[in-house]
Amino acid sequence: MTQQTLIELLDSRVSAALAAVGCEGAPAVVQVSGRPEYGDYQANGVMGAAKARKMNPRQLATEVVAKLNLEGIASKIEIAGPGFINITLAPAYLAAQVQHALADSRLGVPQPAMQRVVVDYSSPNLAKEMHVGHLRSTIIGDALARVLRFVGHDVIAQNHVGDWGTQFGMLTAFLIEAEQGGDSHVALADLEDFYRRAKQRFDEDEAFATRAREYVVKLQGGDAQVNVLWQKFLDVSLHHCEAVYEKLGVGLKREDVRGESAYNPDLAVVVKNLQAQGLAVESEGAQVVFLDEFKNKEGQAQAYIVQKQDGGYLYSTTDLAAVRYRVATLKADRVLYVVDARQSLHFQQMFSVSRKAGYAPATLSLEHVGFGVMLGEDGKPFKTRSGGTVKLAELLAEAELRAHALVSEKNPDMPEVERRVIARAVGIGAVKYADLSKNRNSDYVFSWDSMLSFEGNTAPYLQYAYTRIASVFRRAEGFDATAPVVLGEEAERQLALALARFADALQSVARETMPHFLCAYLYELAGQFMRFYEACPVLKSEGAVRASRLRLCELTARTLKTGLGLLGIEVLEQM
RNA sequence: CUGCCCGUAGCUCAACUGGAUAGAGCAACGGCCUUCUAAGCCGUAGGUUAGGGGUUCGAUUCCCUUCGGGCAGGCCA
Repeated sequence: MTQQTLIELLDSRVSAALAAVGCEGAPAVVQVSGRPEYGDYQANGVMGAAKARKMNPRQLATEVVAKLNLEGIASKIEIAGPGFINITLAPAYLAAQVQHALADSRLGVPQPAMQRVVVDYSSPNLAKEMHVGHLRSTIIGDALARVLRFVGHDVIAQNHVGDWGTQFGMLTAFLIEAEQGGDSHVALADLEDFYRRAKQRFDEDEAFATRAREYVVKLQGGDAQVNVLWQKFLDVSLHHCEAVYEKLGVGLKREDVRGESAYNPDLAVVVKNLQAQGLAVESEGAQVVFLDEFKNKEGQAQAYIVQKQDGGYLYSTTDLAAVRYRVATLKADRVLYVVDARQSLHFQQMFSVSRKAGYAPATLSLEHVGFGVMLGEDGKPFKTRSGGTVKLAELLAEAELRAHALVSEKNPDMPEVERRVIARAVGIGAVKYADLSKNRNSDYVFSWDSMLSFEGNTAPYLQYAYTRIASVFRRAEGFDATAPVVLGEEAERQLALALARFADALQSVARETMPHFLCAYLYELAGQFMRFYEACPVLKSEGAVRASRLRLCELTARTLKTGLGLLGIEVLEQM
């Protein structure tokens, strides 16, 4: 039935009307109205079209409206101000949309042309334990992957873990000592501590440092014994990551891991290829690609180093090899790099080289999905009281602890088992939602109090809205699950309208890679539901009205559950 | 020096290819529970969108400039 989202539908109709009055190609500019008196949607394109053709905008708007076919869709079309077209949707149309969504497992979300999208996210350094610096990439990337997948794209998650580099020589050298001492299992239990002790040995013991350097060479040379140790270390580290993913409700699996080391065989090939194309040249002993579009301090073309003086490769080379893999093997149409905004320049340069070298065809979209840093409530980078990095596992444990205290306060009589389940969903949900609900471009202030205040635009508010509906259905007993939806009250119409906007919210998230659009949508939906809930008794109403309201409740619940699920946040039947 | 990001209510944040009177939450104040979970709803108050120019029917949004904050810029990632 619906192959377009609401905005797409209105846009195409207004565009057709514009074309019918001689304004082919003029953008309709349909968007949600800013205020209730301007209807549900407004088309702003007439003013621009009139200007371009030196016409009177009001006059043109009148002509467009005369040709505008919204039969069965709109109940009111008005011209206002200098040439706005305000559209109010018909209750019967919205009711039909609700019924259509209810009948569809995908809630009526239309499928766009499918793309294969590679989402590169989380990508922790396996030498150390995951810390708060990995949180944003992990949950933003996971949310984007889920949304893109739901919308209908073929998503390939890539966990570009740091599993290569000189530090692994030190770690494997230390591991062999631990194995000889028979306490490797214990030593590896705390990766952070393991790293610290290895580093200490490295700094204090010259013989160990020398051995560590030899191990790097052995590792790179494919030495079997060192390789086994290295693999063992990676396995332990990945298990730790997986425990964090499990706790976070992040869908990354072992098969999504494709670390830096996976590209080793292609690094020399990439450099040779860049040289052959005349892109890479020697400079100060290193192999570099000069990029005119980026200037260095002297105003000269900036050098993008692909091979060091000593012959070693860098992440720049690895990333180029990864582009080749993602194009040639994964057949990607679009690649998203969910990485710290501080690496913005690196990605611009890397994308530029990829294009010039022909690794990235013009049809491939390469996007750096950057994000700001996490700040403490003092506005400074988020650290422990003593100034250390905060382990992700510890942060999540604290979230559950704090949520548990709040749940216990609200529900002292609830069994402990249930309180734990709720604390987990609420605590983890609060941490994730607090992050996802903000524009990822800016730094954000991490505040336990505001994310767990359970008021406003927070995960608990949305989870609570869901439990209210769950409660209604627990008490509903008999009702007609196929009853028609009838929108009598304004609160019902507003709720239906909010429900009908779900597809547009998802499309904008998929297009702009902005998870906070979905959060804003869900908050709006939950707010509309709360208003409906206050204004329109469900169980105490009767007959067709009761049945219709239950259907609205059902779709609201499913939309909240699906939407929160796409953010990686669980819902609860009770809280 | 150059480039990128940011600056919106006391605080945390929105504002969808430039749209109408810049919106929420917290904090403050005032209402609403013998009726489906009050972790809720309704209302009041709070703004020179850092400052100044420009583009136009219209600018938080685009351009220039100043100030302030963050980050990046040849062998870490």
